[in-house]
Amino acid sequence: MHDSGTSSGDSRQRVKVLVPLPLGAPYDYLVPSDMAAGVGSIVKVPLGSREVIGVVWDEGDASGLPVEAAKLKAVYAVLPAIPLTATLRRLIDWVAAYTVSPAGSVLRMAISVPDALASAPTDTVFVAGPVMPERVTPARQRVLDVAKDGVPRRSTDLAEQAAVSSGVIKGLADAGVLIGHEVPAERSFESPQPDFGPQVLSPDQAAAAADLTAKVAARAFAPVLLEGVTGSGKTSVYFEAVAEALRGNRPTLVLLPEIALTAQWLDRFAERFGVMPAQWHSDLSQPERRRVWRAVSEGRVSVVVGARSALFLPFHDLGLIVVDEEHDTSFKQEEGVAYNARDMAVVRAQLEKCPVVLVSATPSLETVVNAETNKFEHLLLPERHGGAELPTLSIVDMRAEQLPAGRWISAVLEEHVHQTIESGEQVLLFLNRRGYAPLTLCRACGHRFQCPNCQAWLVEHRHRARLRCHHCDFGMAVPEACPSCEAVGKFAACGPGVERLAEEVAERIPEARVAVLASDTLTGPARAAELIAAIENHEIDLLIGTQVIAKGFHFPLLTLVGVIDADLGLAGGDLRAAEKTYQLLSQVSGRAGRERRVGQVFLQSHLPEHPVLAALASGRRDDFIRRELEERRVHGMPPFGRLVALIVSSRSEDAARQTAAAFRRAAPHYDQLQVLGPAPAPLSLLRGRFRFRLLLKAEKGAPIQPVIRQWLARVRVPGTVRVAVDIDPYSFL
DNA sequence: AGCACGCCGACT
DNA sequence: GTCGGCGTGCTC
Repeated sequence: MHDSGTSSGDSRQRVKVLVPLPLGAPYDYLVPSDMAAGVGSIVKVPLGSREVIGVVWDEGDASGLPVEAAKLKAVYAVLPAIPLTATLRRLIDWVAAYTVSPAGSVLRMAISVPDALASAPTDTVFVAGPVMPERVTPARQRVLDVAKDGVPRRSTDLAEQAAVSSGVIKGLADAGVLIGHEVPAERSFESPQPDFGPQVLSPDQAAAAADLTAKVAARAFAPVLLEGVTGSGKTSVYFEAVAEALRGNRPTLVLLPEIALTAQWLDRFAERFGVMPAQWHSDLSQPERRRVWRAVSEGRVSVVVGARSALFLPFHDLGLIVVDEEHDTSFKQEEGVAYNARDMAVVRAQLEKCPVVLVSATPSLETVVNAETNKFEHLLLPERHGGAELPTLSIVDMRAEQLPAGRWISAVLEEHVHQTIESGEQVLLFLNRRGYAPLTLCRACGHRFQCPNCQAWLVEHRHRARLRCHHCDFGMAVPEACPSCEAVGKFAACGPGVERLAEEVAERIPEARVAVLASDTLTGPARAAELIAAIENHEIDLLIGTQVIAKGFHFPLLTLVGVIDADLGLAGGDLRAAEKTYQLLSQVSGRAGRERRVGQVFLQSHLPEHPVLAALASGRRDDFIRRELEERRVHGMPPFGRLVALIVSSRSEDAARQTAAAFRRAAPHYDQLQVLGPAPAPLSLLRGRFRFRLLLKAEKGAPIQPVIRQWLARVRVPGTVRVAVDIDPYSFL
């Protein structure tokens, strides 16, 4: 070959390869002349002493000094996978630049399925060979009976048909009785049918749907806010846009919060389109992830519904993005690359040149402002579909209730609970606190159980007799005696959690059949589906739940909602406390009385005059939004100003404090921005790390990323200290 | 993120 | 005397 020599005139092509590691820029590699490694190709390259997967990013050396030729290594192989599109690569670059994160870290989120790239997946199928087993047990005999027809079967199918465990199959295979063959495995995804189950739309819905379908057909970037109260039929409206994308043969991405709990959403999808969509979320098994990822990359999936990480799936020619419950804070990732999938979905739509629909009954203030300034088109569904009325809402002033210790259900709420159950309807009691009690203390000496790794109390979970930290995975058995004074039987539970509320319900409302729904009792989609079915079949009268039940569920018999502590989210110095509480309570209230029954909501509060509660009670959401926006405007807070949080953390409190102080000294000085802090972060000890926080506040248009990058470069950070940048921080915890 | 290189405690 | 702890730094 003409360039096979090792002279300095090596003509092998040089390419940039981005590897999924926290490296800011792609590395240069040589491409052997007999290898075709086009831009976007997924390649295997040497890195240090190991071998990693990377993506060919760009051909030229755009910037900086070229790496000396002697350092270059050669690409090992191009993997048999579809190259990443230019659009996805630009999205990754964009997110990296915006979040001030290494591009490689963002790439990692996009190709978090190494197996999908390494090789085409195969199944092992088994047939009976000529050898007979030495011992023929009844189980083995059943397997041989099934296998004697010579049809190759997968291990799981064989085990199921022979009614044996997979261990029996493995034993027979190991003994050489069953012979395995590798065959390509690609269970394909069924295609949703755009005209499978058309729905009757109200005139308002039809108008909004027509607007959206026109945008999908136009194949251009178009950001839309679809707003409507719970029950107004937003899902049916955007399903029409999905149908249009299907007709145009372009895939749709639907982002939902808390995907594991959307059984009802999936059912609605199946009713409308005939089949289930592909799903993407953190609970997927590795093989399932691989299957979805490959199918998306090969264009064999037309609708994916997923949690925020689905944003980085390798779609080609995306036709539509929907972000349902766009205000939901679970779209914001805090760990690692801190990004908001809702905002990045708009960026992706812009790059893909497709519409993006943000859907909510209580849009975030950011989105409200974007709609008002015509950055987003605003589609409003004014009423509940099918003539259902909004629930009536009353505030119970708990200051006047004088409840005895250990009780949280007011007399008026209890009275309505009895009546509702009596009349064959269902009740939801909402309390956004998992476990039995948020604080346990010793009445003898005052000892409080605290997490050793976090600045937080341990929460008692009585059904498992454990104390657990809700911020890290620490847990301990509830001890017999107080660890401090050794008194026995002196523990006192302070405050209510859902488990404790269930106790009160059992005592006060003994006629109710009760289910507790919290993220730790809904262990997996199967358990969730089971509970939902029980509720739908009216095997349950009273639900006790945390915020996991606030969203998306629809139970026709549910007519009464009681919010046990409406003030819970309002304490603390969180910028968005009022907004988040309003959204949560209004979502929860929306669970009451859909279809023909009028719902009733009781909000128990010690702060009934608080603007959030006043707005909820009066139903004047606009007043609340005006007031909240004005507040934010005056203080230059989002969405009118920008915030960046710098979290400096270390196992050594001193090291963290000193580094934070160094950042303060090196803080940028510009007119349009100010630096606040450092202060101990609200969780000053989290997972064994001491945390200090600095906040940078800037004017809306300020180019903060270069400022942050320069700031980071000015401070020498010891290896034991980590600095995390959070652009547009959401949680202040 | 790995993995290698480099300085201080309990063992064949 | 060594094996090995993980702190620090580099990977085209």
